[in-house]
Amino acid sequence: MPGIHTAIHKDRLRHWIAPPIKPGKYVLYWMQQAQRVAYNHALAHAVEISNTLCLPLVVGFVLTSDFPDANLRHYVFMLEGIAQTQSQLGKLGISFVLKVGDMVEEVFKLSRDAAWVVADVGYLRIQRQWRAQVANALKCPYTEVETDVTVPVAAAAAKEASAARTLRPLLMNKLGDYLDPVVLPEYRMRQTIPKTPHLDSIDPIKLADRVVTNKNISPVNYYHGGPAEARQRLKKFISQGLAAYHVLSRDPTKHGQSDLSPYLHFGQISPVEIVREIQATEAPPAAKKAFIEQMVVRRELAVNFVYYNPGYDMYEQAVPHWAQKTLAEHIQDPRPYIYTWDQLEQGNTHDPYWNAAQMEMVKTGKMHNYMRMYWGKKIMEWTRTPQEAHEIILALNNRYELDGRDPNGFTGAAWCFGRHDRPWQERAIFGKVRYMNAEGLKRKFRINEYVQRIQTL
DNA sequence: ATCGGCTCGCGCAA
DNA sequence: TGCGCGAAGCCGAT
Repeated sequence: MPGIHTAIHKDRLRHWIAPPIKPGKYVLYWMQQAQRVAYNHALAHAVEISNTLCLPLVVGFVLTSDFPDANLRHYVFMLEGIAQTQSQLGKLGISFVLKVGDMVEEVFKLSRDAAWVVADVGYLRIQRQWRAQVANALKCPYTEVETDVTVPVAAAAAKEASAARTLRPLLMNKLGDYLDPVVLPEYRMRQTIPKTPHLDSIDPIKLADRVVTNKNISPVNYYHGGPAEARQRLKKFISQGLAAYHVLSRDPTKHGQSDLSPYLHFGQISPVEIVREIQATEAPPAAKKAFIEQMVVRRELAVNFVYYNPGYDMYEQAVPHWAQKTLAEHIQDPRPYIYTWDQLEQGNTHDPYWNAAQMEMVKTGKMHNYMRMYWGKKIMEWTRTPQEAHEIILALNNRYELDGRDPNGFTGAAWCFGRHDRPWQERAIFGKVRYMNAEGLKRKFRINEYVQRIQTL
């Protein structure tokens, strides 16, 4: 960008509206996806612009009451993080403004006297619509900064990847180019702010209770939101879990995962920071490789999917053609078990492993990754049509998982129906789509220990 | 316990 | 145009 010296990789920047710079009173960073201070390329770029223009920086965050499928559980987790981020920004002398209302309208109001607006990047439909509407309404320069992936999605691949194997080499070859540390520049305008708007510190529970429409799903005790919690979990994972990650992470009876996905979902920790921390350890190469496979390859395959497939949440577009065909051919197959939404939601099926997985999600806000595959495959087997199963999987996932409504969730649901996978031996109901059964759980794990652990929650 | 086959489409080499 | 190869699993043969 002419005139703005930046340390941010150009592939992370998208300039919607170029200068000439409009006269204005401040630079606005519209914080939406990357709800953190540390390793936030968008915030760092906003500080660079603010320093260059000699204008103060304002960070604006808009709380909408009706984010699709979000409920009290998600809002409380998110606001626990926002409270920390607000306090961290305050210590840096950066103004933070929280607004409640319609996203586009409030961002537009916040940007009225802005000389420049910076935003982070989100990949879901609603996030892209918000940004497009804001960009159309603005009269000042508008720059988006891609900070919640390691490799920017368009730089990784120019089209939808058919499977992990096509994206993996692209990501791994480029990963090193995008792992520079993100150093927040010294904010030069802090003393020139006439008076820092003194916002009361946020009480996540009270604020969520006041704002949120959908209160029927209660917050969880097992995960609390915030960049500080995220960093603690990362440190603990590195010291206790990483060395055996490649051995234990797939076993639902073990505690072998990093449990960082809720924090990544709300942008409370940066994937770049995580990868740097992991690479800096002395853990066995196989452990690091297995973690990078999840953290970078699988996660950014999901970003690639929702970015390039506009129907990522719709059966007809999310599920590959060969799979739709084979599933349709088996639509009349007898189904030994058919469950209703209520039976599934309550974890009330004949299958104790499935019920345990459902209860893990309901109670803790996070189901073990391996069980997510099994859980989805079984819903497909136990409902009348794959379309209905796909809807139920997404609805339950989005309602109960703290990392619901994430690219990973939409991709995981589509994977159950063959996306990013290949055909297998044809069988009833599933056709050529990959099958999973309880025998596999028993063969691989002491799965009863998982059931017992969930029962004690 | 371990191994190959299952089955289709992608992507590279000719 | 042809062909090698994947891939977060299952199943049957050894």
